[in-house]
Amino acid sequence: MARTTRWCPTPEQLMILEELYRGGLRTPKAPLIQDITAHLSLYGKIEGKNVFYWFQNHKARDKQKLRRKMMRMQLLQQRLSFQQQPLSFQQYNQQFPHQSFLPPLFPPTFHQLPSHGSSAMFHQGMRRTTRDNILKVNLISQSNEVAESCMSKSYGRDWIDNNNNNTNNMCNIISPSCNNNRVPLKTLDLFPTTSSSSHQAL
Amino acid sequence: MARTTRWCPTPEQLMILEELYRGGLRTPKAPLIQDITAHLSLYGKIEGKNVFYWFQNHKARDKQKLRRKMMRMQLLQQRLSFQQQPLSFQQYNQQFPHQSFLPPLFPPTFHQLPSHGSSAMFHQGMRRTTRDNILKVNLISQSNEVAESCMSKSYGRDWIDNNNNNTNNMCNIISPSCNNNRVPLKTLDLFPTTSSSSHQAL
DNA sequence: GCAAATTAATGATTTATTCAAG
DNA sequence: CTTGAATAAATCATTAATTTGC
Repeated sequence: MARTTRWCPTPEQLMILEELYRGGLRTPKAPLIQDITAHLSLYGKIEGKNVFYWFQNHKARDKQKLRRKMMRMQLLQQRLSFQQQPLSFQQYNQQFPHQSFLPPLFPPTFHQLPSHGSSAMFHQGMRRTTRDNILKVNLISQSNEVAESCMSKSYGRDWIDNNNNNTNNMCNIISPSCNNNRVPLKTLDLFPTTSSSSHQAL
Repeated sequence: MARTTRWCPTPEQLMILEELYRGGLRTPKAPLIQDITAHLSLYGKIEGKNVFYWFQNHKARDKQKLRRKMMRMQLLQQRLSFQQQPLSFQQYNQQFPHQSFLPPLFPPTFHQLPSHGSSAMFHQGMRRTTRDNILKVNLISQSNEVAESCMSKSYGRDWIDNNNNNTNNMCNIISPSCNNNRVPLKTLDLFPTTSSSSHQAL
């Protein structure tokens, strides 16, 4: 007999959770979870972990849904652009013959790309960074002027063909939270701006 | 039709570029740009300058996004600090007069809500639609099987450990009450106010 | 209509990544 | 470089929704 029944949110609970989510709440901290749980328990059996998991999952799947939407749109765009402009792959391949040190990967279709583990193959030869490197890279980040100057003269054939004398192909590596969630969080005025002096985490 | 059509990255190209970026690549030098361009041209029309500009823009906008995120987090932090206040729920309800379709969202905790005696169990059997969250009307009264399993079920995971006192919010999620319409809501002090005032994730 | 079979949705866990303090 | 905290991503597992043959 199933001793392990998973939480089944009541409609009221679900409504409230979604309302909170719509209001901008994404990853509530323990105290807030506790509060929410206490109040949701008025409408049915619930535990703190249920609330925690709900927000985890809802956020993740929301993002996932958005990503898929983007993909579909991009695919459409791709098809349109291909219709407009016939392919010129050969031209580019001739122009830039492979001297690749990149692994000859780039699977044929992106559908077959492993969603998560694939990154390793792109990262060969790349090092992770320390904070020092972050600062360094920030300091030497290229200005737009340079870009424009490159652009102005034959779109920078110079920096394409020219020297690799400056450095080798060592990539500048920084690892900020390039975790660019593409989710445009619309943060409504969910909670009253309290006059409390304590700026407290969720 | 514009004779000067700008580069429109295909999904594959975009994915690979983002993969490289995620791997730490920020300002590729010319030879590397050449290699990348050669590979990306397998998936669509592309030039070296496109790769160059993509990294330029992506880096800049990523940094910008991070800044905005920080600001939003700070704002939300302030707004959400209400939870330290004991009577914050009333504030919360005041903040949402528009949610009249719901029962009092966070009713005053220490008042007994109309103890709709078995309402919790009553709602357990309700089913909901997936997409639009419309309530179905068929109310299926449910046995108390779920109720029994609630209290008896061990939390199962060691990460819900009443003894531990770390600040991991997952570990500190403890359901205040299970299957009890009257919620005492004793906020345990297991939830240390996070010490870090520097950065707070949302 | 109705269950068995199948599929989709989603709750719950596990694993990996990021950030930064020591 | 190592480690801990936080959390995002991926995965497992169960429930609901839907399909299907009768």
